[in-house]
Amino acid sequence: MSPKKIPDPVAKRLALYHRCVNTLLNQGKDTTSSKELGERLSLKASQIRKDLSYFGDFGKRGMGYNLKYLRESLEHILGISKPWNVGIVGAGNIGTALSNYQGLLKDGYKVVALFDRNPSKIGTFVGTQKIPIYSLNELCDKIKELSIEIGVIAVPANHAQSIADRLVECGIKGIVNFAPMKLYLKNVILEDVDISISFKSLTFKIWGSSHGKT
Amino acid sequence: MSPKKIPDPVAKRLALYHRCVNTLLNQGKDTTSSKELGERLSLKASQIRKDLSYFGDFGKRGMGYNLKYLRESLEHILGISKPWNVGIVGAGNIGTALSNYQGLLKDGYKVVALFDRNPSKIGTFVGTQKIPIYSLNELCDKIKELSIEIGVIAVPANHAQSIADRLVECGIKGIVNFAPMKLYLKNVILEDVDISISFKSLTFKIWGSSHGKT
DNA sequence: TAGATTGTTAATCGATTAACAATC
DNA sequence: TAGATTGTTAATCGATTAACAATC
Repeated sequence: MSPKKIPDPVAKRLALYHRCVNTLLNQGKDTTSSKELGERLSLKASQIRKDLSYFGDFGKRGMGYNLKYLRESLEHILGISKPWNVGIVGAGNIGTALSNYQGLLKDGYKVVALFDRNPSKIGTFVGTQKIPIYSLNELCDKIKELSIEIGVIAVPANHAQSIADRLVECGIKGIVNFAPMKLYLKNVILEDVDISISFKSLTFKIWGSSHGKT
Repeated sequence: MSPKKIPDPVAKRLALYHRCVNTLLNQGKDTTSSKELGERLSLKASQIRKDLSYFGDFGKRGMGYNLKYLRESLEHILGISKPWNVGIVGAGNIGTALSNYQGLLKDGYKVVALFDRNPSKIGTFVGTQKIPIYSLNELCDKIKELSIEIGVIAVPANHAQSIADRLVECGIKGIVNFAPMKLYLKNVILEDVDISISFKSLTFKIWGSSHGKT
């Protein structure tokens, strides 16, 4: 559907720009430049201009970018000019931590349901928002009833694929996968948050910086 | 120190190979090939061979790779042939969830301490491992005493930079940052786990697939 | 031997960066 | 106007992939 294919690194950077623009606005500023954004994010100014130019002309030559307009534009591009309802599968450590995470709510991601297979958890509520925990049997019903568009997988690795399949069957639009497991899926957008990969990548670099081959 | 600079994507993929090799071993297999690994990970076989060739010759022509030897080799490369002690700063939702996370322990990352500034939490213990929560004042002392080499930042964004600075002062070797905040650091390896960026990247793609410019 | 699969080089591809005319 | 900074093109850079000789 998209006219040009946007490279994945661009998508990630757009989210960084959005955060940075918010910070600058909170500091009371009105405008910024690709130079300033680049310095704050350790990126080249030309990269920021190029990334933005995929989507339109948001700046004024000689003047830079109006921050409020840039924020609004980025929110349209990132799809967060509307709120998104989120359902989390797995009410364990990670699932419950996420359902209390303020960072998501701030950007308009609203966790409206958790799902778990443990009968002792079903029917209880999590966190200050009192988010209900439902049975996995209710997955499709609640996804439809509560207009859940994003599913979060926070179950053990060995259950992740079957849960993902069920989410897709229920018509979910996107999945954020926290399970340390590669998922094979069609007709859905997938984003992995892989904590154990991040730790291994970290120790790889620590190791390499002190144990270089001779 | 390293003889060749290893591209960052290679580091991430090495961790994926390690996980995949473990899965194959658990299935009772003895050998694999770059073809099989590629199919399982949706990567080209030649990329896997190229990645591994940065570090040595682990296979046999015509035969493929011995899984046990490949796992051992990958663990040496990734630095997880030894255990790592981890300290988590911030005993909130994310910090406590991480300290209970089995996925890390399995790879030899052992959370030995949490740090928090909330006096009512200090002196208490978290999870089945009974991990102690210390005062932030004890940060450097405990890092040395407990041989903590990896610090995890699980505090609000506005405190992340100062905590990171203190971790570096205490001589930490690597930092995994969960705060939604760009950190400016020297003399330390940094890895970001940015949950809110992942969500925004997801909705960007959902949005783009249904709202392509006309 | 014939078939399979590696390690490695060379070709391709895509992303980043520099440069600059346009223009506020 | 002169200075600043954009949007965009062209050049550069680096990563991925294909191809293939080596060899089990």
